[in-house]
Amino acid sequence: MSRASDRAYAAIRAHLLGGQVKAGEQLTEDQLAQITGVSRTPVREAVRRLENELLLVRSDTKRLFVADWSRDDIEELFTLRQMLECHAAERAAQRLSREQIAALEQINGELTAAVEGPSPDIARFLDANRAFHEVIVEAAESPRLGQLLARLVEAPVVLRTARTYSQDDLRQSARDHDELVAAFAARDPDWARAVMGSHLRRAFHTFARTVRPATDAKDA
Amino acid sequence: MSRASDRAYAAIRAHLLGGQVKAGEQLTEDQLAQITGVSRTPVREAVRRLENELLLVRSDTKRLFVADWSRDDIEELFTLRQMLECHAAERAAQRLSREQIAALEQINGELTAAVEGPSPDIARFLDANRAFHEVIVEAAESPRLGQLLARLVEAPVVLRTARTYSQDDLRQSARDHDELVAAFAARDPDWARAVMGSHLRRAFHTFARTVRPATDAKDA
DNA sequence: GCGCTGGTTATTGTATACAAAACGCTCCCG
DNA sequence: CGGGAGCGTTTTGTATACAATAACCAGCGC
Repeated sequence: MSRASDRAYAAIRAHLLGGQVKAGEQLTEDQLAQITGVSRTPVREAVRRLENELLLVRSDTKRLFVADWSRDDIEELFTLRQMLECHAAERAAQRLSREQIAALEQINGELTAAVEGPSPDIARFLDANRAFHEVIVEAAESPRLGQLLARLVEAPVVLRTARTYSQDDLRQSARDHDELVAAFAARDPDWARAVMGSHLRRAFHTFARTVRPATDAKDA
Repeated sequence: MSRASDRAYAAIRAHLLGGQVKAGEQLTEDQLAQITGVSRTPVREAVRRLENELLLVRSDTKRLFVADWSRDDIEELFTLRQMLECHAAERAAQRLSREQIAALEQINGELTAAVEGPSPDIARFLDANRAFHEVIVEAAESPRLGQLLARLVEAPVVLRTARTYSQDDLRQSARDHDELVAAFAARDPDWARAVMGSHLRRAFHTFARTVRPATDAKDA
């Protein structure tokens, strides 16, 4: 894409993920233009993208805010994601090439390596996890499905910063992926769908555990 | 929303729906600025929205084109829509107020009236149909679900211009809606989901019948 | 004739200045 | 003391000029 608006997008996203701003906080285009070092025009483009990905929201009068996710919001998000990603898994089971299945195995090897050992490497885990799911969506051969999912997957990323990951959760995640690969290798769409469903539903509960129960005040 | 970019959005959309442009045709921002009577800045905002709604697409090098839908694309679209809207129907069945159910009955009365008689009023049918589905999505109380669906529903609207509607199809649609209302009144989520599923799947076949089978040349 | 290379034009991307709208504050009136 | 109108300030929206990039075309060498 265009140079400046891309840099703006990446910079703002990093800024949000870096935890330098609170959920619900107001942002202004000028502010972001200063941070990113480009003019307001490309900033506006970037902001549009981030609104689409649900990382930023606008008030009724067009003021810009950092998205603030309640537990209910997160449940909604995971429910939708589950619906779409189960469908993706089902289609992928019928379409994945041998090479893609091998790639999934390799990625999950990486993921497993990241979570084993005394101190799990969270960043490496998240990268591998993302790559794994991306291969599946890719193999589902449904471009619009990919687009819809992209929006839903991006959103909760902001919350990850503050999250704590138990090693049990991480290992269970790796096992889920193993079983998914097995389902794919067996070319069993129903199996793949079922595993993906429980995988994401558990992920929701793991995720929600560290989030305040309702739409409370916004101080962390 | 903002004045100029809204007008631009509406004008461009009307221009697309008016059938004054061919699918696959290239558009330029200057062109659209002239048509809409505003400068390129709000045009770009409007174009972004229309890209999101899948009515416009960009080439790899940022050239702008009118979306061109193959039969496979349409099938994908309806499949996704079915998945999401069945979910909406299920949730709506558990949440619709008496007033909302009454509203659905009223809207479908309107719809039925539009399709009965010697010459069906297609525009009136489409309006009522849209209103009907909107009430359901609204009642599902899942804002993100609404957003995702909005994108999918808009897309094939462009193709409607050239479509021919048989009275049988229209009447069947009205009957589906009747049954949906019955399922809602009975507060039966499974029933609602099932009816919505067959309703949309049939709609796909009705729709696809008039569309070229694959990604062929683009002349109508 | 074919393909490459140069320049020319068309199209999109960015910066900036200005306009419109929303916010918040103060001051006035009841 | 409370509420609301008015006004200055902040923030977003729009127009326009210019920059960068991609498509087009012609001419040249092979």
